[in-house]
Amino acid sequence: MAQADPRLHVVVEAALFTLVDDRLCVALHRMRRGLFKGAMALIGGHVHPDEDADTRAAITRILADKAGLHDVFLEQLETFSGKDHHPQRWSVSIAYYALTPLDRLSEGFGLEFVDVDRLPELAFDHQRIVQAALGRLRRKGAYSNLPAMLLPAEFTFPELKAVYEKVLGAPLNDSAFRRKITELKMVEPVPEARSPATAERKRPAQLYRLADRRLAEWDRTL
Amino acid sequence: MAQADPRLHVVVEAALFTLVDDRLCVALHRMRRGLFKGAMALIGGHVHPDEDADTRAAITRILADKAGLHDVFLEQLETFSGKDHHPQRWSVSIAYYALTPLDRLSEGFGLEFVDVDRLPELAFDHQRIVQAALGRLRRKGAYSNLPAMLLPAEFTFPELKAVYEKVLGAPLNDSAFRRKITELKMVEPVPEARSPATAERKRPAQLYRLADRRLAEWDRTL
DNA sequence: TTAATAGTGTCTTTTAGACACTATGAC
DNA sequence: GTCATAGTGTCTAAAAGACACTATTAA
Repeated sequence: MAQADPRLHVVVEAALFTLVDDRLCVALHRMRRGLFKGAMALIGGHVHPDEDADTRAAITRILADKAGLHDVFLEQLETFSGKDHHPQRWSVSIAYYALTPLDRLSEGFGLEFVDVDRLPELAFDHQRIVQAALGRLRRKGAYSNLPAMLLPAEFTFPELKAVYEKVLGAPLNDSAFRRKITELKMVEPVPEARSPATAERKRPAQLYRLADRRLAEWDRTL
Repeated sequence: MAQADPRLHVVVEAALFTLVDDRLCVALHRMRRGLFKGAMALIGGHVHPDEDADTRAAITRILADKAGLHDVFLEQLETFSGKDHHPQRWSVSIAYYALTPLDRLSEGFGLEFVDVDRLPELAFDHQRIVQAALGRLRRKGAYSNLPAMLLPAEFTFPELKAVYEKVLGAPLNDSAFRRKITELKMVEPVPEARSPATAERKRPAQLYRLADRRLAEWDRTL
């Protein structure tokens, strides 16, 4: 049986997004060594063939190890490939994107959450990967419940609308939005008519949760 | 610098679709050796790091070598990975899908074009790849000019409608379809009001070509 | 002239947007 | 009570579907 080509390096990487104070942010860490020492980079690592069933399992393991995350929304984005910046080396990077509410993240993993509108130079081709992930998020967000993956399990209608506006980058009509979400049965009210633990909110609102925590897509835009 | 893991095999594969007598078909070849000897498989091969700039270049080279195709519509689909059927081996398969009109294909490459509704058992996980490619084609076909990539450069409106119906799997309303295509400026008439070299056609029709040969997407369904 | 498909016009239904209005709770 | 935001109702505009109708050409 043929040996694998030793010049081909296989890595998995994830653009992990969350909302910090209404800003869409991506998780980055600072490289401590190598060609890109000092630059910021996406979360990533190598596949462990005897431990990981597939690349999805590999990036799941890495997200747990490097960000402390479990059961996060995760979807394959695209595979980037070609000569990387190391001489004589050619790599295949299977990129994923992940969405999580801020309240599921914990400190101590050395990650920075950087506003996607204020990204510094990134290591490798991570700039490209982040842009591709943002494009996917914005496009798919228009006809799915994807933006809701950035919210905690329970949320109000105004919060849902705000996250859609953030992701889509455009204001939405309030009553049309409610109508659409309702018709699509995207959410269901939390039974005991809970109102939120208000902060600067002027008035409590009904809490909802996703009717189905999984990704749902529709054939029309919201 | 770390060596690449010798258990990881990297391959590129393509589900190449075309229309044969109004049936959507995928290009398959029969395996002549190996674990799946005798089974049918997608077009694919290995990456040549010193020859291929990236995996897209690799599959482009392979499509030229194994199907005689150049400048075909090609898009990355998804990467499939995990233990393949060989003991001790774990592979990463970067899958693409390609669309071509039949008239650009030539004989002599040992390919069979098999109706996607009558697929035999396939080698490896190629069944899964074909299904994923079909799903992509059908979904994306609903809001893009993707189905037109299956037609020759010049085509009539009825032909365009037929290929959309084939891809989407549902009949379309004639006047609404024309209206939509026209509004979107998807096509432009071929200047000298050419009518087609009729075969069993009862009446000639205006020829059109894509306004832009590249993939175009819209934010609403057709 | 007839058969058959190409292509148009128009009415109806559905969907989306605008926006005024009512409701509720903090203060 | 007032203010601010939550949430509803209703009118209008735009898009999609249905379908009858006209146009053109081969035979």
